[in-house]
Amino acid sequence: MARTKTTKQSLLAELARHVLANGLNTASLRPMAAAANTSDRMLIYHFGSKDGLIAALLEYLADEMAKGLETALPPKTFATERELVETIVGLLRSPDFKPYSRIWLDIVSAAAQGNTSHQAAGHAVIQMFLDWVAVRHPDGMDGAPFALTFIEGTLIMDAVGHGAVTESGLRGMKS
Amino acid sequence: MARTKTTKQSLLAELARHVLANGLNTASLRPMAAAANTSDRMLIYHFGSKDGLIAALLEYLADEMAKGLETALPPKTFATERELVETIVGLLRSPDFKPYSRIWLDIVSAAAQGNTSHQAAGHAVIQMFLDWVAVRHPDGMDGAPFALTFIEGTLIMDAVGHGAVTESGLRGMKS
DNA sequence: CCAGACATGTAGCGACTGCTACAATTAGTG
DNA sequence: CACTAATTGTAGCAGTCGCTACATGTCTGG
Repeated sequence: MARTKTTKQSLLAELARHVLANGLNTASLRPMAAAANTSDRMLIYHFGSKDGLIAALLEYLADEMAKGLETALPPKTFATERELVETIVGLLRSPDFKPYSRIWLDIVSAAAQGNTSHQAAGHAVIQMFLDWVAVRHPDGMDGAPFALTFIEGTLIMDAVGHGAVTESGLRGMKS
Repeated sequence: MARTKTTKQSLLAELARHVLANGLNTASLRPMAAAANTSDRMLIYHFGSKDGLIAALLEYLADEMAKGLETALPPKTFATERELVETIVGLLRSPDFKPYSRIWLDIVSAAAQGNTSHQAAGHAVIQMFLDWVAVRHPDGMDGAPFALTFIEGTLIMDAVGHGAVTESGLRGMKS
């Protein structure tokens, strides 16, 4: 019963679906394997170890989110910073991207605890996001760090049920 | 060999030390018990369940951090928002508060995954922090939501090794 | 056509998880 | 002093964790 040609790529797609729905930090091999119609045995076979799997998954997820962002908001310069930030915050709250926001916080929390592969993945994501914001920001790369830092803050506010603080904060932004 | 009068409060102090050093989401009963010179058996006895323990611990940690913030930065109105934010960011990066920042991200990540007791605790922390910022902000409660959202964003940046983005973002703030 | 690489299933190991049953010891109360 | 309630130790249960040994299947290159 061999040679079903289950590639790592096709596995990663289903694994990604699973962690986007169920979280990354609490994910374990057997449930992931079930979600991808395999066994823990095969996940280890393909990725070497759970750490290897997670690393591959982080890369895959970062790619997917980058592609999603690019198509969801085509690169055009916004008139004001406030308008841009409002748009991005709305986008990250949409059903398509909220799962990414949730596991992004998983990555950040693991990174803060010293997990180096999560640190590396998180670093790369912010770098990508920074460039993505810059080409849409009226002040380009001069304005992107400020805007992105604020946007990341809104993710935390939303997570603990303080979305209203985000709105109020936006009102205080220069426009 | 009973009646050593180990109160919940004295236990919480040592448990807090342990999670501040080792993380909250990955904490399990036996290591915590060892750190507090007891047994998992006794932790369950005192707190009913692990969930009960975590809930008590969240409350304790929030209290400790609130007290720490109050004494570290006495309430005086800052001249500019930028100066205030710079001071707070520096404070949260100091050795005293960095452990709190780390487990704060643990709380946020668990809250984002739907854990209701972490959501409640996180909500309360932001509420407290918001008031704390307001009495130091030149614009009071009008400026606090914006400032705090940005500050939370810097925690994420720092966690993934993008502290420089924070600095750059601060430079873009009105002062 | 067949040797070997690739792929997969079955079974299980040792460590750890939260939690509990049971017994023992102690302290306060009448 | 006896009795009851609070506190603690010992031992272990059932479940999950990441991972591995071993056997067996299937496809492919010489």
